[in-house]
Amino acid sequence: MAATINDVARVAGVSISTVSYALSGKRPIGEKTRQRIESAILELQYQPNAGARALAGRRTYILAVTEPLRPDTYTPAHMAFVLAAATAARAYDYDVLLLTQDEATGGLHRVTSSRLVDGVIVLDVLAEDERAELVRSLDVPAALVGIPADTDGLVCVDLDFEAAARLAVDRLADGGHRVVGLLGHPPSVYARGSNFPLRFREAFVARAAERDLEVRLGAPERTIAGVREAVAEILGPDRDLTGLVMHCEDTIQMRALDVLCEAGLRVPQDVSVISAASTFDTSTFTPPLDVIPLIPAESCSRAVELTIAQITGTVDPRVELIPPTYVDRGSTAPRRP
Amino acid sequence: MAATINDVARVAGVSISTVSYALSGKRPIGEKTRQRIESAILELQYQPNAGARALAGRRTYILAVTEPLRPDTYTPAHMAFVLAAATAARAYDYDVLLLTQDEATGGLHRVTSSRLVDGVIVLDVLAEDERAELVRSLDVPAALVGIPADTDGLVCVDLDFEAAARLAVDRLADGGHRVVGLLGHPPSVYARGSNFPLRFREAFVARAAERDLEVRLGAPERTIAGVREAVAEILGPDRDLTGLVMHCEDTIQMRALDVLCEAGLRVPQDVSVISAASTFDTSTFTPPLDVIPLIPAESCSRAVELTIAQITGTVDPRVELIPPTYVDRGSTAPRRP
DNA sequence: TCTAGGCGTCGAAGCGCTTCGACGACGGTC
DNA sequence: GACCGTCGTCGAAGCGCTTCGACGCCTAGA
Repeated sequence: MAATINDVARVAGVSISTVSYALSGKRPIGEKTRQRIESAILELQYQPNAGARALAGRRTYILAVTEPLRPDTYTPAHMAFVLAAATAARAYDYDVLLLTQDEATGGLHRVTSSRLVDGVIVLDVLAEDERAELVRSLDVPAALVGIPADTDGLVCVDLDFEAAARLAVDRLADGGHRVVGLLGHPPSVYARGSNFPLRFREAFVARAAERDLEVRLGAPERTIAGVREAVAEILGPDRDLTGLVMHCEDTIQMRALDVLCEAGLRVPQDVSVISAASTFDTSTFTPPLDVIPLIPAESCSRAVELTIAQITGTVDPRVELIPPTYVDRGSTAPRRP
Repeated sequence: MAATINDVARVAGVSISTVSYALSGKRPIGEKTRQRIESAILELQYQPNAGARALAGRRTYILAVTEPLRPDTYTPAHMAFVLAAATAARAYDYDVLLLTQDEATGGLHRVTSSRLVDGVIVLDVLAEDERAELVRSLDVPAALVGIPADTDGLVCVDLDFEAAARLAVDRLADGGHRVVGLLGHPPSVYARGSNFPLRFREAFVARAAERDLEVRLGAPERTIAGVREAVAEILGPDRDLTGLVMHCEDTIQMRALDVLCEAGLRVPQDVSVISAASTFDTSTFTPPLDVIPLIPAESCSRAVELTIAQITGTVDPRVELIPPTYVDRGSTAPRRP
């Protein structure tokens, strides 16, 4: 059997409560006593029993992470968020319970009302997401990574996709480009009401209008054929497009570069290319791409932080947008006259 | 506050233990009593407190899943296993705690000795894997998905990669092919001692020798250039290779098909191609590929099953190999004379 | 008719921890 | 020198659940 706090107390020659206070630091402990307790813990390899701790302390030190990997979600990107959340949680001594697909709502209900978890991190939020509703009605400490249509009463964190889109457009506009394209996600992603692709696209179009640019939008299927078609369309019959922003999965981006290459267009001499809101490493692409990175660790650690803050106190509902940054890798150039 | 078993007992007009037995089914309960209890539960929206249950019942109904997404692991495939494990666990009313990277061993120790989890699923096992050691010494209910070098005392489940390799070789040999290639993983994967790629490759070479075939091995980098180079090398200066087995990630496989295509080689007329031990869908490739699938749900649900069997009783250490199957999609043909 | 023995229920004893109140021993204050 | 506050420690009361033993009751077998 594993050692209990009782064993520790006996070996150290103190009472149970003293051990508990030594562990939690909630009351001062004498130096000698503390040392005896510490060596008893080491000797016995004591680890507090999680169940007992949860029962008595009303804290499980577990966070639920819900990520409903939907039929056409792109796994690597989404998993990056799950991992980032797990890592961030561990930094606060929290563990992470993974809630998937079918369990996204039912499971949320179950784990919160059975007090299995202290809080919830909601990933991959749709504009209309039942989990947002649920979290609101459950009134459980939670943070959403992503922005639902109705953020009332919720704590949300996300990259500022609108600002990212503007940043990309401005970069091209400042370089003198007049015709710019956005190579986006597959059509099904937009159809689903997935949140950030829409936000990005709208802001892109709006800023391009402000800057007086001509805009071409593409939503390619993932296949090489799909990408070829979308890129051809964006380039236009006269190939007058000189600025391309890609806000899509890495496979599509890589294929798009292949397509540009086979069309004899050089980056950045003929076309300036920017990879936007990407979770992957664009420095290994051929050529390496300028990128406005979407860093899972950033939003997830903030989400974890805010959730734990709710557990230990009170946090006002809010939407926190993380400002985008621009990484220059030489894939953009001023438009040639 | 959430309702407790006490409230249920009061509302139903029975004792606490009766409610508990009604819930667990461990003792017979009268029909009328059961109904009163059930409606009390519904009325109060009662959910047993997880902590109390864990403390009293010595079961948390949580399984740890460790997946140390290493620098160069290929996320989608690995996540498929995590998800499969989570889904399988839920089928047995177990939840899943995600242990990642840095926490793979330390975390395992922590969650088992604090009794946070009832058992452990170990994913992505290396030939020499400290987690295998740990599980052995911790003596905790566990199942490994993958086969470490030393399986002594462990419960392991995996696809029979050796048989899969033989199946692929035999298919080509039976079709009259004399020169066959294996397009494998990037070199770093083999270098790391990752388990199944090595097992597959060795069995492939051995079977090819038995069938008197000439073998060419490739371990391409993921880039299009890397794939191009590896494929060219495998094809040989005379392009006399007619059978190709691919045991690698989907991007590499797709790129290899692109490369064959641009080299003017048709599948299956010029080259027969088999995708081996693949977790992804090869039916959407151009052309669709024959595949010996590696089905995460299969091995994971068996692993979960075996772990839970250990929790509730005893299971003899064992290595269970799942026999491979062959799915014909028309990407192989007899060798043309 | 008497007695096993199964059924249905209850009370009580924990499970291992946190936390509140209490209490003696000090040191500082007026 | 009496008083107060702080420090360091202890005992005990739970937290909400499972499970063991006990105890009527009813049926079946002898």
